Amino acid sequence: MPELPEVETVRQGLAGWVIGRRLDTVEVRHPRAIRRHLPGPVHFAAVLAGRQIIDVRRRGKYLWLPLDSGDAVVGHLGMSGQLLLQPAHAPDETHLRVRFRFVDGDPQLRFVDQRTFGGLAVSAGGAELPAEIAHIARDPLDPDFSDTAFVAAVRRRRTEIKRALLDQSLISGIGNIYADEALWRTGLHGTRPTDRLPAATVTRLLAHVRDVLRAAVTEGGTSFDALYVNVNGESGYFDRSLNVYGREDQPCARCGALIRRESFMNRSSFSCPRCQPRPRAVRR
DNA sequence: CGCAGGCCCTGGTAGC
DNA sequence: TGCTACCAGGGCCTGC
Repeated sequence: MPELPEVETVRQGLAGWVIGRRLDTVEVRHPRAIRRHLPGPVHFAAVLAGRQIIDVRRRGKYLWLPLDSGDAVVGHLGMSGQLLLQPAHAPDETHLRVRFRFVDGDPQLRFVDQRTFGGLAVSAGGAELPAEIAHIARDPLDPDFSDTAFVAAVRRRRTEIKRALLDQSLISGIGNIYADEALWRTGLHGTRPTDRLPAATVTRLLAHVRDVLRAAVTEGGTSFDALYVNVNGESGYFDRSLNVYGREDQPCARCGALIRRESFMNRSSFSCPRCQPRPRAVRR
């Protein structure tokens, strides 16, 4: 599942292949893939034809391609989205949703998405920062991310710490996998109330979030072919470096207790029962 | 306004 | 074998 490290890997992979190139025709193969582009597929293709891509940028799990027109193509990979660079003669993928051709020929850029949770849109005037993602917080790898503001904001919330980590308006880029990994590293159960966490604990958690994201970016960057910008969450480093996610009933790397799986927010959470004790019920 | 929960979507797999 | 049920889960939307 693409979270910040996977999206950053895609960003880096795309940068070397699309920056400076001029779009020719754009083909929308499935309207749901551009459902956030309210003017529709015909407008989407028309406003992009002939434009030059000048950068590839990212905030959290969002990517955008600033154009010479001042607009930008903004995209989210959802759960199964991929941006692939392919020669024109490569057969269409089963779930090909959008195709970008370039005036200089190969490779073309393809948006492929099995489950169509992801999507693309053109953001008018969005080259610097698309208005569509202005509500998304800076991510912890952003040099302008404010640690002190984050720690204060978390402690003002009245919710559970895992919910806060997944709230993209508070901190972006973290999904279910890296939330579980960072909580394990910190020794916190995901249901710990945010307003009862000491500032020093939130600070430690943030440091672990950064560490696990950075490590994953490093490993992700080496496991992908330059021409095939893969965001398949099952591949690459995932299996090797995760300590809790997907490891139900396997021993904790730190203490040997068997990793447990709990249902949380209608999805699975993995944690160590010894390193990450559940909070005692407290009267609030 | 802050927070919780439902919904969208489809391929793979477990179970009968 | 073939069918059904369930699971993966980020972000948007609604309701309290």
